Amino acid sequence: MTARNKKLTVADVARAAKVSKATAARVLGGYGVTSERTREAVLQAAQDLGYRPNELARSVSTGRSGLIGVVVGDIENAFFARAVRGISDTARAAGLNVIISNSGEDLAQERALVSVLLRQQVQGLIVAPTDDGDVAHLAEAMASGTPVVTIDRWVEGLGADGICGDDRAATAALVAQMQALGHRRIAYVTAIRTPQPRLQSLAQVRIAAVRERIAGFLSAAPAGQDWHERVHTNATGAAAIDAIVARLLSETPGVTAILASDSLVGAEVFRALSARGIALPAQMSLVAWFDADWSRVTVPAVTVVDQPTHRFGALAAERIIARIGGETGPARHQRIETPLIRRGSLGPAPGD
Amino acid sequence: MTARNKKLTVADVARAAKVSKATAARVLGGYGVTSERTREAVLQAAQDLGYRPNELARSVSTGRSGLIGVVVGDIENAFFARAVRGISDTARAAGLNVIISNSGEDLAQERALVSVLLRQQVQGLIVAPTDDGDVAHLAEAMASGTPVVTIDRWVEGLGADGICGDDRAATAALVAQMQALGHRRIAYVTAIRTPQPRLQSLAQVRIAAVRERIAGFLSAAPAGQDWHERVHTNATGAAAIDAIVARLLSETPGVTAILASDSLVGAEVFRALSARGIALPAQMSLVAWFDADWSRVTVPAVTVVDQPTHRFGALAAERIIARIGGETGPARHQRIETPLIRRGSLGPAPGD
DNA sequence: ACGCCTATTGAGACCGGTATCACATAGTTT
DNA sequence: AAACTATGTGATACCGGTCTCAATAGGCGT
Repeated sequence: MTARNKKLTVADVARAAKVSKATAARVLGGYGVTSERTREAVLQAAQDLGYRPNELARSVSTGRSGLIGVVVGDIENAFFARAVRGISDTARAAGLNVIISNSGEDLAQERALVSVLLRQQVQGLIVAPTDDGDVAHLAEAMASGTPVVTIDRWVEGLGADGICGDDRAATAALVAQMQALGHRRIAYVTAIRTPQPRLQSLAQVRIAAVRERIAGFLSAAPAGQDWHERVHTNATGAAAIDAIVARLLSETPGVTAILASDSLVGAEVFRALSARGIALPAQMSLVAWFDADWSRVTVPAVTVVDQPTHRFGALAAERIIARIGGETGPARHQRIETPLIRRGSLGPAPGD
Repeated sequence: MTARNKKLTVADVARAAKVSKATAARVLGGYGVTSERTREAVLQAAQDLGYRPNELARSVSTGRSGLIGVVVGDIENAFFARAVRGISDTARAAGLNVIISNSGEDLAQERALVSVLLRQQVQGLIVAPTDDGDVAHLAEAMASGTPVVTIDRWVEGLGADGICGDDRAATAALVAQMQALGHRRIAYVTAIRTPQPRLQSLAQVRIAAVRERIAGFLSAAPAGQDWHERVHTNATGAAAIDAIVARLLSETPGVTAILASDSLVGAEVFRALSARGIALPAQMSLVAWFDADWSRVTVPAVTVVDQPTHRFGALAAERIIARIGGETGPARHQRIETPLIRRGSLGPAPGD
């Protein structure tokens, strides 16, 4: 019980219990066999001294750190926060600790973080890769024996398991549903950065999930139409999004519905629309990705594509645990359904 | 460059560079002196083999893990997510890694997590203690030489630095301001769990920050009045909050303003009010703690007590870094201003 | 009482690094 | 030329655990 200022070791406990270091270690480490008598003596001594095992030393000795590394775009974003929660709930239950880091959706940063985590001897990595065209660092991790699971974003050919939404199909279905409601001009707004304010080519989108969504969006275009110019990029921050909304509203014929590629964009679009007095859904429909807190509070509430990211996280953790446990076999691509949660912001197109 | 499947050690690099293990370690560890020639040879060999230092082994050898542990109520809560972001931004910049864990505001869980983190040899702990009356585990950590910083919640007598809001004063000032707007009956709604639906005694509130806020609230009561019964507890989940709002609305004379003790409560209160068609601020004023995303999106936008938790986090990390660096001296209690962000939801009391 | 088997224990190598110390080599000093 | 001093390097103990292996002790059959 007594808290000592010096770090206690098995040797100290052994001395106090009058047994050898090996025996004390067996009791304290929970391996090997000991008699009940010595077991109790050692535990008592450990208790009295306030012994606390050094997990690091144990790790270096066993080669198992009990750590998994997580790299997400931004924990502050509820999307990732919920996923991280899912990961750590599941990991913790399996006795694994989690080191979390933010890439800020920056490739160089992501590379650096992966490197740091590998040096920390993480036994597995869960990553939301910011650029699925450049995953050499992840491939290297896998090659050196550290399993990788991608979350939210599937990377073809990497060989890592992936837990993702069914982005392309869900988006295509969503757009079809909107078309059935009479929407002919739908805009897609995303934070993806491009030189121009509109998307030139799908290849500009390096985040797999967003590219899949946009691909689904583009695929819903009627024969002969090209919807690339309906994809508005660089939607980062209130000012930029305000400008995009202003631009959309001034188009002729007008846009009747907006898809917001994530919940941050969605919130700002909603704000810009209500600031301009646009009535939802009478004048404009809005659908956003991710069921963030704010989308249920607004009037009207906002229709969202529900991404159950806590589940994403839990499943990603399960995958990494399985791989750490030695599971082999081809990379598994788990697509999680992202159902539409229909709320007031989606209605028939005006005049339809 | 070549990724090997076996773990490489300094000994492997040494062999390849044809120097002793000691010399290779000097170069790779960046300590001691070596000639430029051997230095380059070693680095070249390390590069060729794809050597990656084992940070764990280094830690056990140096006694410095480069890890700090964080225990918060719930990372999924934007309040903590932002704080965690502040912590990791600052820690990372100082070369420290961060292990994050969720207590779920459960004391037993918090104790268990602190124990796990100490075993992981974290060099410091940043904790939002869930019960400031029972911090023996934190005291023990400090006694054994691991500095502790509390975040959001100050614990008197623990001896740990604390980064907190100026909860009591800010609340008292806020209530005074509301009284000046004519509000005579103000309700306080909190998720704190108590046997009764109203607060019996301040001592029931074990989370320091909330207790301070409620203390500020109670202190604003006019002489002779006791506001304990105006503090509604157990506001966890939509149903409970709906019931509380229903109860508030049926009181005579009616409540004219509500204080929501955190942003989750605030969002649900807002929802319950708009579901009942209560006009803000004409019929009811609302103020919530924390400037969450949703509070800027609603109509009217919600007045909030702005808790700059990213700064809380950054400052907490700075404190822990200073303590790790050997700073001594008495515990510092840093009170961060939590200014009111005045938005549409706060107006004069009806009929005032 | 003797031999065999098994339960328990201790000695010591090892994990992958750091850090101390002694020694060798080369360059200065007198 | 002998003595002296940097400078660079290797040998080796050590960090706090795990784990293998051999030695000891007690129990049981005959």
